[in-house]
Amino acid sequence: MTPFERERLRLKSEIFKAMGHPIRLGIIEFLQDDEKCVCEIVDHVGTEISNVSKHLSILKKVGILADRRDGLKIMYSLVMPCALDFGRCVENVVIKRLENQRAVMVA
Amino acid sequence: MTPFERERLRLKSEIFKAMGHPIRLGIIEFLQDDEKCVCEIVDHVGTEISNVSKHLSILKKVGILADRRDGLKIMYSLVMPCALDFGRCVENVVIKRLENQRAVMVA
DNA sequence: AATCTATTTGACAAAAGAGCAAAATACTCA
DNA sequence: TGAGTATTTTGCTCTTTTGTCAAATAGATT
Repeated sequence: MTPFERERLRLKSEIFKAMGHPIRLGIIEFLQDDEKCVCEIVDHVGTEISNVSKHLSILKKVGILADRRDGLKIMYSLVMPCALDFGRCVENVVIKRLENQRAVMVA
Repeated sequence: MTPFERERLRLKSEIFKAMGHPIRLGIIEFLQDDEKCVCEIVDHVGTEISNVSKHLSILKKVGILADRRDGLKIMYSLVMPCALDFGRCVENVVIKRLENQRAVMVA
């Protein structure tokens, strides 16, 4: 494996890693249609502001989100929409599993 | 957010988390066309066998890979091909960044 | 300029993840 | 059955990530 290959994999994996947390994934989905301010995001995911802020900065650093100021608020938006595409792909797998889990619980 | 939602996000993020490591991403790409034994994978990624084995088990646990025995060897294969699809989506972003990096280095 | 609001940053403790080497398994095949 | 091979598991250490609280910042508004 060449150093270029290695670097390519590293960069790519950073993006997946950023998506590899339930709160961050929730944020990405929440932003799928339009931008939201931090306060709205906090309400949606239901955890400490400072925690949300850190998750936002992780997503911003890898280029999944971008932010801009609007008056007193900072608005975040999705700038890597393909994050949603592959989200959907995984979705089917996950839904199937959840159904199985439910089936087991009911049985 | 409902508990079902939470669980859905958790499961989904597990899959991304599993892909969020350069070695594991390298393994997924290496398996894109056909199954390989652990020894071949070790040669390809270039790290300790025991380390590769752990990465393989992580990928297997979330359902990205499956394994089967063939004589003395254990063969691993990709059973979540959409992992490659969203890999490709991220690819463009990453390649662009690498080009920029290179441009900066040359400049 | 002072104040107020929204957000980010820092410091910390706890938990999770990574890599290595040695020991243990799970098989196959003679 | 017994030796041999391929792989997994374990124990360990080191590093990274996470969440929380308090303190700091950025900029808007008065």
